[in-house]
Amino acid sequence: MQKMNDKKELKRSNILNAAIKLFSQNGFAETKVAGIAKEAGVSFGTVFSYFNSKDELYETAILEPLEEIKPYFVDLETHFKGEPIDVVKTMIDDHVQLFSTRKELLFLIQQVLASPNRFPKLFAELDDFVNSFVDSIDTIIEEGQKQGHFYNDSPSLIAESYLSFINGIRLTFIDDETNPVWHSFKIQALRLFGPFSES
Amino acid sequence: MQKMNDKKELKRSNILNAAIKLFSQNGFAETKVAGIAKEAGVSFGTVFSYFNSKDELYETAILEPLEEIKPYFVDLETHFKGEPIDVVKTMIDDHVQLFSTRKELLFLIQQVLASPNRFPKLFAELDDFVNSFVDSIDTIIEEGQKQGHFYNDSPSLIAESYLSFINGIRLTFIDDETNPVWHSFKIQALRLFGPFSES
Amino acid sequence: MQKMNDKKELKRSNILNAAIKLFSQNGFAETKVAGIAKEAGVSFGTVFSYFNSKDELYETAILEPLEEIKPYFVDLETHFKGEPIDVVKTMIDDHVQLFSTRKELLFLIQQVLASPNRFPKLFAELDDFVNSFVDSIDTIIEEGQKQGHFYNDSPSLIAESYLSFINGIRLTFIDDETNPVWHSFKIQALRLFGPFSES
Amino acid sequence: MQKMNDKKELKRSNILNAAIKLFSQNGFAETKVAGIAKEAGVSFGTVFSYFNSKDELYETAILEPLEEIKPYFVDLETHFKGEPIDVVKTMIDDHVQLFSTRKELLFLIQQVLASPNRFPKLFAELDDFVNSFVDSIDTIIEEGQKQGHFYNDSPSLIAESYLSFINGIRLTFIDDETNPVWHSFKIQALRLFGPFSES
DNA sequence: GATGAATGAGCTTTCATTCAT
DNA sequence: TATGAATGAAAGCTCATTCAT
Repeated sequence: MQKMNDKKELKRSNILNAAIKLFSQNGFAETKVAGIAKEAGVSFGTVFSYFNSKDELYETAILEPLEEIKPYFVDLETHFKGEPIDVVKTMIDDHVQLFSTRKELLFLIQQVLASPNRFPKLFAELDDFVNSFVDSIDTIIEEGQKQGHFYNDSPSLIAESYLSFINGIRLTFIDDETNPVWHSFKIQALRLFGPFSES
Repeated sequence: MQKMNDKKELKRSNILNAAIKLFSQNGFAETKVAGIAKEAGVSFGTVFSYFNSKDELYETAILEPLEEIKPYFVDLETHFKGEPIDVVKTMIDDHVQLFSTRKELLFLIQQVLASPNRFPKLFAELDDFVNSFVDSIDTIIEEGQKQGHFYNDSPSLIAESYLSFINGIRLTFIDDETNPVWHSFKIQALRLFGPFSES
Repeated sequence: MQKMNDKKELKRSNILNAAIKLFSQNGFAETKVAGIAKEAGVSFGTVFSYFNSKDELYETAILEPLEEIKPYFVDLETHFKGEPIDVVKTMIDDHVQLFSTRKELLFLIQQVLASPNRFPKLFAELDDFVNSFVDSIDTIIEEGQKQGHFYNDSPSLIAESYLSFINGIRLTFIDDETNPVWHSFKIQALRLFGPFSES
Repeated sequence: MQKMNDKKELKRSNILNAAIKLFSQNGFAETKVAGIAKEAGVSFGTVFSYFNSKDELYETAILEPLEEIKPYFVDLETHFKGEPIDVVKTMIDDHVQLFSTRKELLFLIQQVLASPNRFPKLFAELDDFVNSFVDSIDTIIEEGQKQGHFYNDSPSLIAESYLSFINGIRLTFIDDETNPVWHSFKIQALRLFGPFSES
């Protein structure tokens, strides 16, 4: 019985991963359900016995992985401990790591953000996510400012510009995760917080 | 005869603007040719007498406006004069101005970059564009580094991180161009080049 | 221009007639839009440029012809003149004539009445139709009763039993309209109103 | 062993009753096997271990109950005893009783009669049924005519018009069996046989 | 040149039926 | 025997493209 559920879970997971891959490569409309089925190694109809519709599959393909990366973006204080400057450095390390390995998810997120009208529910969810992150990092930045390590501009500006930056690098560089260029960007990310010369 | 051509030009331009608007809002596949015709105030078939196919219309909707913004990204030395630091400041001013007013075009570019396989020709074109920019700004950065105003990292890294950043802010903030937030980002863009505290 | 509209009208009419024929023979679900297109001599997509959906086509295939036969069932006083007994005789003549020539429409009506839940809007429309008829004939029956020609039961009972009867004969006898059996039923219809021996 | 069979019989009966209910409400094509299984409280695949196909289930759902009502329509002499007029009166009583309580079956029969091409085997079976009834009642009518109680028209006409009538009332009035209107129709049914004023 | 009706390939989705457990 | 996940044929519907007017 347990074995049965495992098998089902595996199949569901295969479909979902195929969906993430193809949706991220080709976008929602240009991805055919038949293609996802083929990629997942299941029959056509099987996709619909795990997900009620193509729309639902798309939503799930975004929201489920989003949950996994949430800890790295919200409630930062509980996840990252230490001095503000170290928290930010560790966070950047983790984010770059995340963004270089979960590129597909990030492509999907970008698609949604680029078409707010097409997926309003998803868009709202992602928007919440962004706002939660900005709120969470605000206090850390403020503390860092008091210690004199960070620029004295509005914490929100710094938070948002950081977010824009990591979004942008994922967009601009589609190389695979082993590309060392990803890691060079860490120092640039840090420089949005304060003047850091050493790399 | 001239009047005739003007009229034709106008119609073509209407169609193209409608295409830019709708493609950028809804993506390629979700935009219907019928919708573009309606938005442009022309009949359905007329679209096809100006553009041979939906694909061609999409390409044109991206490549023609791209030509207009090219001067701001390639052959920077001929467009921007002065000390490196001033060149970069002016460039950032112009870019932010551009990115806040031509958001639709930038959404389109982003769509193409997000789906390299779907529009390979367009993707190559945009990739060239990026590379030209990075090449062009490299020398300016090198000069600025000699003068001690910029960070001493690889000029390409700086160039690419700047590009990622402005791409990212457009993606993250969908507010209209009058939103003052756009302008706050200028100082953050500058900080990718060197340590600048004053805003 | 007029010729154009005529042609369009003709095509629409071809589709509608094909729909009436096939829907009445095979029911809603078993009738394929492709079959209607073939029967009408138009391409598949054309059906959808005249009717938005299969459902709408079905509704139209019933409601438009229903309008044509309405005069024979509502506002009977304005349509049939004379003594009650003659009015009823003429009405029966007309109804039998109608029911023998418009059998297809009647099959459709029956399908709807047999599935009240499936086509609630249509069902309501047909129900109205029936009630209008019963109301309209009530006064005629009352007058005939005063003259001693009709049974003295509730006029509604007589009206409804007449309606049931003509519905039933159409259901029971699927022979073509030239079959003389249809006309034999006239006398039986009349006998629901009063005792009439002569045929 | 017997208990086992009882259990099986019960399950089969549950499925069949669910089928009758849903087929009669929604028609053949719009009724899903999954829905029947749910209504019957059995699992999806179980339906197919009792009936080989949806078609077979439909046929059984009609033909088995048809056997139960057959005694009321064929070999009338063995079932109804007495004077023709009393036989007819009793028959009408029984038929109205039957038609008011077995409405679902009658809806099914009507569906088949309305689509002769879709279920040719069933249609033939029901056609036989009708012809048997008409044959059987013919002699009773002839006798009644000799006694001067019935109209002197063709016995077949009278038989068929009676059948049409009871078919029609079931079609026209979908109220539940407790509705007294059903019983008012008895006198109208009788009037198709001869002039009967008293109700 | 402009129009929009006609076309049909291609898509998503449904659901009867099969079959391994 | 009972189950329900897997299958894929078949259907409705969309929409880019064509072409007669």
